[in-house]
Amino acid sequence: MADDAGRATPPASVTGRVLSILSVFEKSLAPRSLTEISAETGLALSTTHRLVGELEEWGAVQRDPNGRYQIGLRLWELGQHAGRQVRDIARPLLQDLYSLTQRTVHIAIRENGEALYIDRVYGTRRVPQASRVGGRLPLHATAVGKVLLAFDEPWVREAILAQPLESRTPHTHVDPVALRKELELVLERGYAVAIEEVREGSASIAVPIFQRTGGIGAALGLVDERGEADALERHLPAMRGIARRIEASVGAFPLRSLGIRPSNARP
Amino acid sequence: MADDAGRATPPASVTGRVLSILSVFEKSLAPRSLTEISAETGLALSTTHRLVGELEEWGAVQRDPNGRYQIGLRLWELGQHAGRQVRDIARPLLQDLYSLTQRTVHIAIRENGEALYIDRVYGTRRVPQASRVGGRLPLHATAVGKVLLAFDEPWVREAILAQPLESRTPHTHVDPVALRKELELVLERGYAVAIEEVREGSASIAVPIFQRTGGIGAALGLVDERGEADALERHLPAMRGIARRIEASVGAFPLRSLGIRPSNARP
DNA sequence: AACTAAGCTTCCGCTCACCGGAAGTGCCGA
DNA sequence: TCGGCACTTCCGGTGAGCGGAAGCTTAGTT
Repeated sequence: MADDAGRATPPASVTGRVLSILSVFEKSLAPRSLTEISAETGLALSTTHRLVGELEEWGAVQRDPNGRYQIGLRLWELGQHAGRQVRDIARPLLQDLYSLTQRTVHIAIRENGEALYIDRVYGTRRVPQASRVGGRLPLHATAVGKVLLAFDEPWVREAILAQPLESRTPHTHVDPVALRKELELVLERGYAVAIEEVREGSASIAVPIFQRTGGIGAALGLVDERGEADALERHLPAMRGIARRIEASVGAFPLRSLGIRPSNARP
Repeated sequence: MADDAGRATPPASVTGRVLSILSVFEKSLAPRSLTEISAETGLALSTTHRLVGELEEWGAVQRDPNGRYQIGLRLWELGQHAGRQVRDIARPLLQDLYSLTQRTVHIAIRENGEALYIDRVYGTRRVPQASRVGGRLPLHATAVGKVLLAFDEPWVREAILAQPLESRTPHTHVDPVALRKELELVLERGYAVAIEEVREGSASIAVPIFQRTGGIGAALGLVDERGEADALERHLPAMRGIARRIEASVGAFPLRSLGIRPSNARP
């Protein structure tokens, strides 16, 4: 199911082996030694050495002063291309929402049963943070996740609710029946709230961003401290205004496939 | 010298071929058809088909509704790991600078003779923009670039000045002698200015960010319209304050190798 | 509706790039 | 000085990968 359980089964194809090396760095951002990479992928040391060497030469990975490997800058640059259109459009609007509210704001999409955070604007004010750009969190434990679930098609919602729901804090809602009811309320009210459900001390609220083609595309969220949880709703008008503007700017192309250009747009 | 000139010379190793496919998307963010990828890499169509297929299955590339390929979300996620520490530290401080000045701010490092923009904060105010996150611009034509050159070691500066200097607008400074003099002034004053040198209508100013280990690590820049060029200097105190705070937060580890952790920090 | 063409997908046998065991190198700490 | 660990280099056997060619699918044309 997972790519590799962290041991054994080195992929048969060279491409697969190369990708399995990159996958090592998905698990944690800690730099790895050659031996560690070799162990985690199950590849022979000499093979690892050669492949990693090629990756380094290209710039996909780079070495720190101790000779350990980490994802390289070139890969970061390349990755910026993915979903660039959407982020370029959304960013200044997130910025406006931040300026208005002085609260951390973020935008997330659903990706395979998890909420994927595609951008985030925040200042130096210390608020317990759970999300990070490029990171994932459970759909059922975040405000953005609940919005993404509530407004998606029923079979998606049911598929998620059918799985065991991970409990991140004592406050995480893990009962499928109660959660289904909560999602109905989200659908009715047009927003979701999560209070300390992924991280102690942190509360958040989210509203949907719809696609022109219909259906939900993303969710716009705002984070505050637990103490401010009761006052989260006062930000709703601003959030909805920004969500509408993002919808208008994003226009026709699908958020869910993130910035991939639509049909060969006739010039 | 260059990776491939866009034709011929398919790399001998499979790894190289895979990377040359990814390189295709560095040239422009436009989605490509299989045939285009095949042509640009010089790989046989059937080979391209197989390799791209594996890349797609893993999530390194993805297809849009027309079947064209583009960099995939998984690579974007992975790329977020590179330099994450530095961006996580700098971001809220850039945000503060933006809040203070209401001007686009960005941070760049030198990477092989170009300025690489590693982060950027901006609102909806329409200012002609040249830089983008993950993008590169010539060192000699930007304020951040001039700072990066002026404060780097002399041999670096001379190496850049020895090359032919590209003219991006009629205002770009391309005379090496005059530029050397300008850089001396930058070193003396502690900041650099560029007015419409990469993009008409846009002016910018930048200050250095030093590393604890000594030497310049990055440059902090601020963008405004040409009309405001004379008033750029008034932002200097705020910029210098933020630069100092970034230096303090970044601490000991090298900016130039971007967020790679220092020695196996003894716990 | 029949025809054309361009782009994509699948197939398969030959061959050369890749694999990995083993030997070599360099660095540390004892 | 020595042993141990991590990395690097070497090299011959072999199976993964290559690419020509044949089929398939879609869109455009008469």
